[in-house]
Amino acid sequence: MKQLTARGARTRQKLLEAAERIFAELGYHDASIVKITEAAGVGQGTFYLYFESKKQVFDELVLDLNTRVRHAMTEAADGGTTRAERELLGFGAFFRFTAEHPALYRIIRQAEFVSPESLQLHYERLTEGYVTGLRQAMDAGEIAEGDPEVLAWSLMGIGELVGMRWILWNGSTEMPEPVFDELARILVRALGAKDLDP
Amino acid sequence: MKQLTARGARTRQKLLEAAERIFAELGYHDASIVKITEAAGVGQGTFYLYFESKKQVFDELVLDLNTRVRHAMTEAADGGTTRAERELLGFGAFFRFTAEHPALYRIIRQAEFVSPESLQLHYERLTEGYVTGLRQAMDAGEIAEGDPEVLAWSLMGIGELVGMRWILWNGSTEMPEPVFDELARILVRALGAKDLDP
DNA sequence: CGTAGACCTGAATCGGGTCTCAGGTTTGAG
DNA sequence: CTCAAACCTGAGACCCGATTCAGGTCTACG
Repeated sequence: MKQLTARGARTRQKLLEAAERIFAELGYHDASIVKITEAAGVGQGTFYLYFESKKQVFDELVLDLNTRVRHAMTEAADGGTTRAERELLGFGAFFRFTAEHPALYRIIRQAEFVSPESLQLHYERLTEGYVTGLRQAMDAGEIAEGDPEVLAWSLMGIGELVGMRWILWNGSTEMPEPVFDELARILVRALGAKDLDP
Repeated sequence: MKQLTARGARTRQKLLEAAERIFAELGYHDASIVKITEAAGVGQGTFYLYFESKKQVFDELVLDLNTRVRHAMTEAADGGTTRAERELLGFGAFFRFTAEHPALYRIIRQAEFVSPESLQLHYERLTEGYVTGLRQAMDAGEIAEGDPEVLAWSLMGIGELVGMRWILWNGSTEMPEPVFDELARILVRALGAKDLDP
């Protein structure tokens, strides 16, 4: 792959977006190159000008979604003052992202077999963000002391299943308020935080 | 499919076990009928005497694993006195089951696309068990009041990701003690329980 | 020991997948 | 306007999968 002109970059982007749509809709295996290129409105052969293989475009998608969801979460979290509030804002952003990009879940689940490295990378990058914030809050005495890594994975687990249950399965665009409120209470307790507000 | 003789039942069982092994190892799509029948030591055609399709044997496996893991969890939980202790014992059983049957995770993850109904059934059956126990404990004032369903899904999420991180990824046969201890603390807090012991 | 019914077999059918390649089209720098 | 580089195309080459079926083997019971 050489230097891309504006046209080339546009075509590549069209393919990437089509791949996200098709993978999310049909899953990795039923998502054929033919279907992806059709959805992108280009010929079959064009795919291989920009990607080495079906797996490579998949890996790139995982990385892309990972970056985007983390960005959305940290950006939202920045608006909070206490750690608990920041975590809750992060959850809110995660749920919104899930609603807008169900591809995140659907692609990640597939990654278990399609690309275990990508799966691992995704989760590890997500925890990294958590761990530093949690450790600081522990040192500051804001939340309960303990191993921040275990706590981080626990929080991710909560987000993952609650998001699956009330966003993905409901096909809903937002988390029902009573569920989110209950989640806030559970979160504050799990963190061992005094309260949401300082 | 008619009445099975002892021979037939044996062959069917061999196929089911081979399918569990192969699905867990290769994933649904790379697990061909040829590979499953080879692993079971029977001819290709034999498969279709006992199962209608590849998907049907997959669904049966999900159901089977679900029954077994829930049985292991409730049995272990029965040994506890407080709700928190019971939940923790349930987690322990879940991790042991995961270590012995990695197929559980690997097959469930695949189910997202292979058989969404089965995926949903699996998670819903797991929560059912949680919810009744949690509601009772809430009424008894043993744990914090709230919507038991949100709490149940949160707990499942914690188990799922912590199990993935420290059992599956480590290829370990048991949860490291420091991690389990930390998990116990998080759990007690999340439940809003007084303590592990009465 | 004969035989009905259960059990087993693997080649063949049919469908569909990834990736390559020889040749055509578009673009933009000079 | 010219033309080399970049871009695009879709028909195969090649491979592999689920499922069926016509015909063979086993076994329990009368």
